[in-house]
Amino acid sequence: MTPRPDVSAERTEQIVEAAIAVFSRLGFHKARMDDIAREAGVSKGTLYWYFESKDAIKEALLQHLFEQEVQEVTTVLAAEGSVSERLLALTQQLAGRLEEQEKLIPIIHEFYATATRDPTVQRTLAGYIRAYRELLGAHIQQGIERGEFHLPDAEAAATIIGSIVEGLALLWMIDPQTVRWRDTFPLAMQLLLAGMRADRKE
Amino acid sequence: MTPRPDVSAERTEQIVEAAIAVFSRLGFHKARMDDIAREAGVSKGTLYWYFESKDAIKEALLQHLFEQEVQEVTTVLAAEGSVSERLLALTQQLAGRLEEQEKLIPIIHEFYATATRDPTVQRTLAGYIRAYRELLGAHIQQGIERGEFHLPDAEAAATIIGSIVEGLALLWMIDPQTVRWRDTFPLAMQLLLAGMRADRKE
DNA sequence: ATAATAACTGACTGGCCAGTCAGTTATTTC
DNA sequence: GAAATAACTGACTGGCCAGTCAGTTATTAT
Repeated sequence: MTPRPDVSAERTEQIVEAAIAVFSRLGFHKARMDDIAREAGVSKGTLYWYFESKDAIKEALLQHLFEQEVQEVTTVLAAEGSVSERLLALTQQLAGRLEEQEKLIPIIHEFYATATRDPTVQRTLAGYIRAYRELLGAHIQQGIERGEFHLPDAEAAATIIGSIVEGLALLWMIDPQTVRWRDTFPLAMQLLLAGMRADRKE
Repeated sequence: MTPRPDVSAERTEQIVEAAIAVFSRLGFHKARMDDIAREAGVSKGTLYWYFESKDAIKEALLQHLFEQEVQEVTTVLAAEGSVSERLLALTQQLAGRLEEQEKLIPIIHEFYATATRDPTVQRTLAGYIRAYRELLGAHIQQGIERGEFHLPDAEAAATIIGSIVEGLALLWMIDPQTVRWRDTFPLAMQLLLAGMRADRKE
């Protein structure tokens, strides 16, 4: 039936990877479809065979970026030990990933900047934030029930951890010269965990 | 000499304010010079009388955004009381401002997303980060010397506080529905301060 | 071989908009 | 009121580029 072997999965992947390289180099606006085509080693027409539009490529890219994210975090948090230990392990894992994903961070922040104006992007990103918070929140809740933490609200604490991760990545993106997240991130988690153990409010 | 009274200060201000409104509504890319002109109640030609280009308006806007920032923070931190108390007061102040600056946040994040590619923006933003960190760091250092905190690195702690502020604002921008920064932000500062008091490392 | 067609190509087009500039207006000075 | 000119206007243009489409190629089935 098919006059050629089905390469759509590979092509799609190939185009998204090319888009990552080009968007990372030039940003969404300056990146032309021809740039992505050249980077992917195909013609512009081929891009439009697999994707409706430039925006459609961006959407696929957004999915691609967060695809494994929650899964990986779930794995790390499923380990043995106290909740504190698992959260510190998460810190290590995130710190390691930040480095290897250096090129993705500017792209991710272009999506963040877009969220207020693009409902699709907004929904997708909000979905990840919520999934992340629930996941972390469940573990912290366990820590509260075990008497490891003393906190009024597990999900608020989860949001705080997420804020530190995102906030540090942001500051580092803007000023990589002086923001030393490799030291700062573990320190942040240590201080926060100490506070979560010590807190007697409520 | 001047055949008309000098209105350049007012006009410049007026144009920057219009640019804030338009950029906030449409984002940098969709916002046309004609939109800004209409919003400011002048013609497009007038924009180019006062500014070289669209980018020049963006630069002026960036300055405008952070103009009072460091000054206000300095004032709050100059108050009486323990360092913890002053930092909690800062939390209050920032929380209040976040609300009134709701429209500015997406613009600020467009600048953040730009920083990696635009050296001018990068330098400006990095400058503010550094000023902020030094300011906060000096106070935290004072707290360490007074025995109020037990910390290896005052500036790292300052970076952490900055991360929480920026990270929470980011999460809230993306998902205002579920991120309740009004509760979360004070909790974050309480936990962090508790950790800074308790920590015995080094 | 031939038919059928999925996959692919790249020159072209239409819309958009930053920036220009020849012309106009308002105000001051003498 | 005339000269001088800063301030302002808005129709126009040139470059850019997302998206199109008529044509080409590769592969399979018969």
